[in-house]
Amino acid sequence: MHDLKLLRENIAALRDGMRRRGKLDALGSVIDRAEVLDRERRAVLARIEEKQATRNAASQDVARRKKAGEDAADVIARTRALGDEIAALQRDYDAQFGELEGLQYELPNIPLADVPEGGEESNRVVRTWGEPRPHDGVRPHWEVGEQLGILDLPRGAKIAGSGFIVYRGGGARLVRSLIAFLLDLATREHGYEEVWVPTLVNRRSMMGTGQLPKFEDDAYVTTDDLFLIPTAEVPVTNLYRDEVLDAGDLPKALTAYSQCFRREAGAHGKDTRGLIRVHQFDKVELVRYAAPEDAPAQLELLTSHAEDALRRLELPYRVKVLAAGDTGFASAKTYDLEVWAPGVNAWLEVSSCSTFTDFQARRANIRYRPAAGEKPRFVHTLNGSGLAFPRTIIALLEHHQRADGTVAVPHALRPYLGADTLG
RNA sequence: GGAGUGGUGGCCGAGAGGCUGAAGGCGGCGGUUUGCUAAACCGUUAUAGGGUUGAAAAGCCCUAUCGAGGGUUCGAAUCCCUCCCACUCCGCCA
Repeated sequence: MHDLKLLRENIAALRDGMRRRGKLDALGSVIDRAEVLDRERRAVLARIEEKQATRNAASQDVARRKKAGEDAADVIARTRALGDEIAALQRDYDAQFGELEGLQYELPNIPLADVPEGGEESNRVVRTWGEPRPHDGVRPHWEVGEQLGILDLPRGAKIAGSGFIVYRGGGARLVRSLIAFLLDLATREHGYEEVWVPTLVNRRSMMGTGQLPKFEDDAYVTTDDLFLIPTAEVPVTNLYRDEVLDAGDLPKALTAYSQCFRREAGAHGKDTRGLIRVHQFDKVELVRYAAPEDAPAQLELLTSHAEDALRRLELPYRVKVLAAGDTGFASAKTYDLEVWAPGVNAWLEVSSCSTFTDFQARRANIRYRPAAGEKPRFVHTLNGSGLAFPRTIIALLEHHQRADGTVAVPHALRPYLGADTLG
């Protein structure tokens, strides 16, 4: 959500941000309408407040007269009429403000200046690590997974549906090992505080991080109007909703393991085989809160933490900076980490590291006080996966695959798994 | 699920239709005193929005906010309704 002042003071920056996303055609009219609504609404507000001031003065007059034993019937009659006028104006105001608020939720964040313009085709690889293994002879993960008895996709489909995984034996243990390994890495070596959060959150939390109102169809909802989280970003970022942090609390670094749920409505048929795209998956999430001036450096740091996880798993990857048009709705800048999966012959996104500037913080009302006595400012929020499991497991099963179909376990994971080979 | 009690500023806590944006205390900030520290004393200290003066820093005026939303009233922290949250007891259940 943007500051309404942007409409008055720097509408050009807003417009330019939408242009760089390639969305000006679609959203230019939204900006124009919002600007008009904001202006009109302030005019109505001025009239309301003026009448309220008059009413307040009159009410005090009533009090004074009654105390003095005088009659106040005429003032009361006048003030009653005033109350009706205020109520009518208030209805106008509410309608205008409601529409304006709806428009605000339509507008995505403004990309940072160093984000390339254009769509997906303008994404840029900024660095690569490791040697991508050739596709030749490497079998896809669903084949080795089934052969080794660690993946049972048919039974997952039977008990829940397509896109729900059953891991078993060494596969189940691999998931548990990854949870422990990634949380240990984040807490012991990268300085994150580990948190354990609810998997169901309320509507307000989903609004806070930007999943709602625009993307309600992507989420699973319960009959109690609770949402299955699509990522631990939602509960963890909302942890400090409506709070004011001390400057000394920043930067704040939190990590959480959670299961994640996504309906992936409309995504069927495209790159969905095996574990590539599923409805329920595991993820260790990294979340940071930063002072605005520190946020760009914090994004680099956060990204390096996710990269470190891949390096220790000995998985080749590349880092892409997303072009404006491919950057997520609430993000101002995103690095995608893509791991190489030779069996399916593709780079797979395993982590998306983003800075949201104050876009989420404004929605969720998360502030900090720069110094004692100063006014609170919105923090900048950041997050990234460290890492998302199914695709990490794909890469592990494919990149570390041996000719006999067994899989070598990366050194860092061996103590957790208690084995150096799967199969 | 049933019965009850409660939710007030950064924190604690008074207030029970008008003089209450809110006593008092703690904490914070500024100052006085003090060889330093402590203590004492004085002052100050909520958030958001709108308007206005100003180059700006900031000032001034107004409005709203006492868990959230509605209602009653000329006027609501205070009365009524709904919801949320916390606590106590009962019931149920891993």
